Amino acid sequence: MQRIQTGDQNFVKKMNKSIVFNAIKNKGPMSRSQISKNTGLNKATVSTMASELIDESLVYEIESNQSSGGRKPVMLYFNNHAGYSIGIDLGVNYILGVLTDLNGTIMEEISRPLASTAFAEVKNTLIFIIQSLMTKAPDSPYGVIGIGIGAPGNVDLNEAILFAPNLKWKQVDLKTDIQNHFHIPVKVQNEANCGAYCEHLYGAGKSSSNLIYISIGIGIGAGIIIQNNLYTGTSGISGEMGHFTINANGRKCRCGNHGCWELYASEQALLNDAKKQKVLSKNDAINLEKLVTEAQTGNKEVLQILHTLGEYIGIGLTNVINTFNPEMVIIGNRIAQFSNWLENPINHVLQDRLSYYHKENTDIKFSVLGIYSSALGAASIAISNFLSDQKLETMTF
Amino acid sequence: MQRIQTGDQNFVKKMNKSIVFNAIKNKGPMSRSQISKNTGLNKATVSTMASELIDESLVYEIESNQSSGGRKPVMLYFNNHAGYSIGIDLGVNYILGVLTDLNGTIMEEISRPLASTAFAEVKNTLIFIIQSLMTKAPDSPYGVIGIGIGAPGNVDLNEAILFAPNLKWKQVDLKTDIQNHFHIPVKVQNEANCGAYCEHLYGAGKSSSNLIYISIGIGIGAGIIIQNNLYTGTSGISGEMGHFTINANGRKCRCGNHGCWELYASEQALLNDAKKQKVLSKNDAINLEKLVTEAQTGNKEVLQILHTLGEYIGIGLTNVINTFNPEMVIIGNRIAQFSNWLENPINHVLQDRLSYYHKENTDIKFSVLGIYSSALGAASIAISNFLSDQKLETMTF
DNA sequence: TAACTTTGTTTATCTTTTAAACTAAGATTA
DNA sequence: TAATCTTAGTTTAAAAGATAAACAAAGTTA
Repeated sequence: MQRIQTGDQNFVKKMNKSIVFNAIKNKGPMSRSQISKNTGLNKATVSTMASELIDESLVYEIESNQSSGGRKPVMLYFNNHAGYSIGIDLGVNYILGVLTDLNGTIMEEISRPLASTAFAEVKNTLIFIIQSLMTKAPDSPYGVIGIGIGAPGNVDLNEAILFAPNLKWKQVDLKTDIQNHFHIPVKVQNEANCGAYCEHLYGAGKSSSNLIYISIGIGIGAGIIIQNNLYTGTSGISGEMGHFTINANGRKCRCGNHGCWELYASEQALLNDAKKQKVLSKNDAINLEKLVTEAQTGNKEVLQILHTLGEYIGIGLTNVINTFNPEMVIIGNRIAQFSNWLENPINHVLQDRLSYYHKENTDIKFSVLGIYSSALGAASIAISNFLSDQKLETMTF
Repeated sequence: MQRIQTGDQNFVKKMNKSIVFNAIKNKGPMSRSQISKNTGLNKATVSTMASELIDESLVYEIESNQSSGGRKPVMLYFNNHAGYSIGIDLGVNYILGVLTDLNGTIMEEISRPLASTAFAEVKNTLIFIIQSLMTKAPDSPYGVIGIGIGAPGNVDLNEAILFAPNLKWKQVDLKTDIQNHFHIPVKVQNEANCGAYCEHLYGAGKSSSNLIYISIGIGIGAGIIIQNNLYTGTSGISGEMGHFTINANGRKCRCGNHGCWELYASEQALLNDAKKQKVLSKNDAINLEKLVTEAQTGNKEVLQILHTLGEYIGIGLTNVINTFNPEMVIIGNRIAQFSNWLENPINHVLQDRLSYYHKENTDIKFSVLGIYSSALGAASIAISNFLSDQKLETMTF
């Protein structure tokens, strides 16, 4: 049976300590006096919390040399080197791992191609990457505080991978495996959720409390941030926006549905179109990099299929916006490298199809974190989990 | 500047008081001792809170006559007659008003047809209905604690009606008008949001913390309950699922978009189809009531168009489910009276088009509150607002 | 140098929770 | 019927923590 949180002195203290900590972390450096004025907490309370946080190595102090007409304040800094986090982007043909400090600054990165998606091979590569990153982590009070993994598939509430079509995995409990190997907390999340979390914390969506991150790769997935929290659905599998029906009588998708958005607006759709339209000379293999260079040199056929792709992306975005009325929609993953050519057709479609109020109030952005979205998001989920364990943050997913 | 909530003794007390109150309200009647065991609060704390709540007339006690081997417990009851709430369903050609107790039990109802949707006429009828209900409210400690209004249109964060197409209203601040007239708190919400809130509190979705209520009337709107809270979007206009594109190249909707769901799956779509197919003899006016009786007598053409309607509803529901992974989807408003004939085609489409995990985990239900959803939901929003003012509940919309 | 400012700590007070003791009241049993 | 056991609810004393006010520290300004 789950006990609810009741109000007692201990709870009050945890609450105020987390207020002080978050003030320092998010708006710091700040003096005790400033924190008191800013949060409404008494100076004495702030002092108590600050010295505890200093004892715990989560905060350190440096005397300021700027006086404003009285005693100089002592500035409190978040100790972003109190520990380190590891984030993994589990791609389909690669694994990217990053080591970050507690502010999400990338310290090291390792990438390895994946020859096969067989679980054993993936797991070995994964362990190798994590191991390498761990040895590169500098000495610190808390060491490596956790591992976050962004997976290309459905992740359930226990963080088992339910179904990852492109890896051909079903019911894989990667979390437990990795946790048993390294004996530190492991968080597994869907790749789009990682991206959303990342953009919300460090990227284009920093200022936004309701945002939708649309990850367009082989397929389309979405991460949903509602009131500053990641929403993952009742069983953890929300955000399957790639399987929006945008053509009720369209062709069948492997998911069972017909006319899914991702059949028209994904990387896969782009590659199929390119193949069908024979936009490249015969002996060129078609891949994204090639299409980028062709677009840059002004290949008309390529520009045409990008235009169509943008229109279809726009059609799906109207659905997203009408549904969520988000502050912001961020388009990420590999398709983001075509932003120059997609922006116009997307905006045209939105101008055409959205109601006045939505047009006025919704920002459409492309990811600014590029290929790091997923790995960095995974690392930051591990950080949130750590801070949540320290009762300094609340993580609700 | 908005002060954040810090932890102090007063906050702790409010918190524990609300825990005791909600235990009594939602799981009551309960004795002090049971509450203590259930919540983890000390018996002494429960006693303190209980006597305050009794002083405030929100709770009363009745001695039990059942002993379980010792002193008989005194049962604490929520005083659902401590005050009354008024809920309004602002239809397009009618206004329905209800007077409820604090448990959402309907005590009185008044309905009036609307000859025109001109603001002055609507306002007068509204005031008449509210006035009549107020005089019918029994004497009570808090009197009529507020008025909730469910409106058929977009409501912004200040609860002004931005746009109500079927009323032909734009930028109407009904809230302030009514509040100035009656001098008690007025809450205005979109009709689908009211329905969602109502189903969540009293109806089919009582047990569910993530649910989507789909209101199918002339158009289609949706109310979104996420983690037991109503989510209304950044500007208050989320849930416009009626304008989902389900046919990218479909015909134009008045919203600007093409192939919107509500063009295929609403009451309007049903009526249009019926007209086009000439399912009724020439001199019969086509309306919903007539179609219900025809369906009951087994009119094949009517059954056919209902089948098609159901399939289109199902297509939109796959979008909703893929997006939100809700525990439950509730279909409400006037279309719910066709549930007998819609259930099968909807389920067929979902079986066909949803992935295994969604099929297993999503409940599809029809509203059990029928024509009262919106008015009752509005009343309950007013109640939540009252309890929130008393610091006994938190309302986050 | 004196007066004023700003920062941060110490102290005494206040509120509230809680465990433990106690009162109340009924059931069971010898 | 009296003694014992159970359960419910209140009282009391102790402990925790926030806060205002007093105080100490360390600077600026005139």
